[in-house]
Amino acid sequence: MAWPVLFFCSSRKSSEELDMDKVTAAMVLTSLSTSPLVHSPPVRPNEGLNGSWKEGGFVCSSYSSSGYWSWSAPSDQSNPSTPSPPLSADSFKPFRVSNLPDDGIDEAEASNLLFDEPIPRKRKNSMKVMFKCLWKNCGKVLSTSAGIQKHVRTIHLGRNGDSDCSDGEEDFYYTEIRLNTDSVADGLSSLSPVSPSVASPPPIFSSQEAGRTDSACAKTETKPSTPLSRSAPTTLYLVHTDHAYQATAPVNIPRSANFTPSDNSVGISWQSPPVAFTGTPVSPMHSRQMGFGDQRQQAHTTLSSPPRASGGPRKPRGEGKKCRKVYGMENRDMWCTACRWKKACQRFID
DNA sequence: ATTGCCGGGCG
DNA sequence: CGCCCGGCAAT
Repeated sequence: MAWPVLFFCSSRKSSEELDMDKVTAAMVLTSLSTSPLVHSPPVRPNEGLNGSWKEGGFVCSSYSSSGYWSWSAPSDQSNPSTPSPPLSADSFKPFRVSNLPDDGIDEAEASNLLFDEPIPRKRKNSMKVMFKCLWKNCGKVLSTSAGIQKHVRTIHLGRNGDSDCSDGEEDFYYTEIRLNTDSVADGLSSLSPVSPSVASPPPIFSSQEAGRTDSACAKTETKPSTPLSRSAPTTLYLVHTDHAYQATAPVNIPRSANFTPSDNSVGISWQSPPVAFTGTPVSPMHSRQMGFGDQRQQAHTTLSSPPRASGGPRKPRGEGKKCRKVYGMENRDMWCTACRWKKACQRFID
């Protein structure tokens, strides 16, 4: 049960980068999760931890031992995940697909081909109306309301894909966006999935009504929307907000105000403390902030049976920068003596 | 693989 | 003691 929480929180990190590659990302995402059952995480948890920020456009590549960081742009724009071709969808029977004129249909619609939506011919005018899925971390954009409805229904609400009928619930989870000309990216970036109003559930009752009048099928059963599906996004949003809150603050920012790229970890700081979730009574950072004496005691109280018969609990491994890190091997003579002697650093004490 | 540093050795 | 390093543990 903790999983959804973790999963969503961690995946949130990608929301920024998504801006850039959103279209492709969304595509991949959707194609990955075509199976209604598996809502596989779009982003692996922890990815941000070791991650180089490929998607973002820059890779923080190397920290030379001489002490500076170099940044390099990823030469390959290729998406990490292979743009999986037109879906391996087996659960959907491609009926009615045939009569689609395939020409100017852009990528975002490729997946749409799978669904039977008769895509209204795109007008080459300046205005283009797209429909964007508001589901957290999805951001899929389709060109038809029906398409987006279907998307929401199948992917997010877990409804069965082949029923054309919508009970209207999908409407809450997508919105309509207008684009000037063909700059899809523009429209997307202006509408970031993590809207400033984070705390609020998906913006309901927005402009979508225009789009969904059609529904060839009368809403037979005005299903009292399943409590689950109805509540799902809301909870997610809440959770996410919560988490962001508690995470932003206490993360390990070394007392030294030194800027270091690693400490900064670009706003993804929340994922660092596994502590908050493991239920470990003492977080590492707390222990680091105590004097050593206290620390020892703490460790004692924490572990009822310290497995160490010999010696003390090895010091929690100071996490600040140490002479070695700072000056580098080649400047060894600038290290503090302790460091030179491979003892606990005295200059950068934790 | 790298890094922090304990334990211990040598002069 | 000052100095150094083997080797372990954490990362």
